[in-house]
Amino acid sequence: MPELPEVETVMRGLKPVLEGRRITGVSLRREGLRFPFPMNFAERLSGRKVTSLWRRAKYILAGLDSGDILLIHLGMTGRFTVFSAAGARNLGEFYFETASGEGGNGPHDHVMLSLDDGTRVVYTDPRRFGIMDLFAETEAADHKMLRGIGVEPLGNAFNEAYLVERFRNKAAPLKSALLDQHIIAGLGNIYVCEALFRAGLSPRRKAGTLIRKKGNDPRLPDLVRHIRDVLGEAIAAGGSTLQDFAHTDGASGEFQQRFLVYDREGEPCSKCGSPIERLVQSGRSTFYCRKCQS
DNA sequence: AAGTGAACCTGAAGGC
DNA sequence: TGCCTTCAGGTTCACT
Repeated sequence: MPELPEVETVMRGLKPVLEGRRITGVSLRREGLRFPFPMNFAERLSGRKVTSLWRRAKYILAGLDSGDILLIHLGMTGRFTVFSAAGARNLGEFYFETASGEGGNGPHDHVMLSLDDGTRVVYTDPRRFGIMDLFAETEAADHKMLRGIGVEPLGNAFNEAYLVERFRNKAAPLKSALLDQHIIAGLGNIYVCEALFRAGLSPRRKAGTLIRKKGNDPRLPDLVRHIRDVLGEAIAAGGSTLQDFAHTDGASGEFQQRFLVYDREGEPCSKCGSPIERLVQSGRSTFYCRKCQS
């Protein structure tokens, strides 16, 4: 589920819950998720204060007063639920109000954190593709999952010049190149499809064909802009959902209703009316308009 | 070296 | 109702 906008939304929701709070208890319901939990995971978290929370790519990172960093990836189905005196609320794949009390008792509730204000934060992940790791701050730059990761698409380092550098001579299709976290960090299947549609670029086009000696493809700056726009709009939609916690579900709150191509196979293209098509690239579904994207 | 496909899991949805 | 197949927002690993 979670691409950059969803992870950002979850991180923003957790931030006021966790920052400045001390972890008073840790309960692990299994040995690990996609990977085993690190050595002495619960012990190293217990008693620590969370000093800051931020996002990098699709990772949520929590700085602790021990000098360690807690790294979290939501995989496909990871989500957090916060149980406080005010009631439960979910942050992540689904946003809904829950009536039940304590939480942490579901079959897929794998990690529970108790905080010094009585709040309980529960991590739920049916498919267990999520990741949690803990390592010293000084090792962050060399961490296997953070090293070599690409630019943040909403940051200044992501621009036309950067794509020129990374796409030159690249034989992979645009779809695959944009999904590559070592090039751009945080894009996923939905937003790549949406950005390519907005930019009028075929997902099958080889990335390197946008780069030419005499003038690059004029759609290259469009692609940069559309990637930024679609992510920004999705964050804005997720954020608005986060505020009232009353919505049902969604890729990022209500943004899914604004997909122009994703999961719309057979429906008429919003620009030209011809049917949206689906194809498989590197094992992932791609949705696009054959007529509008080239 | 770069690019593709299988593998990791569970659950939801659709066909029969 | 139930069984079976297919597919899912991600990443890593093993091959060509």
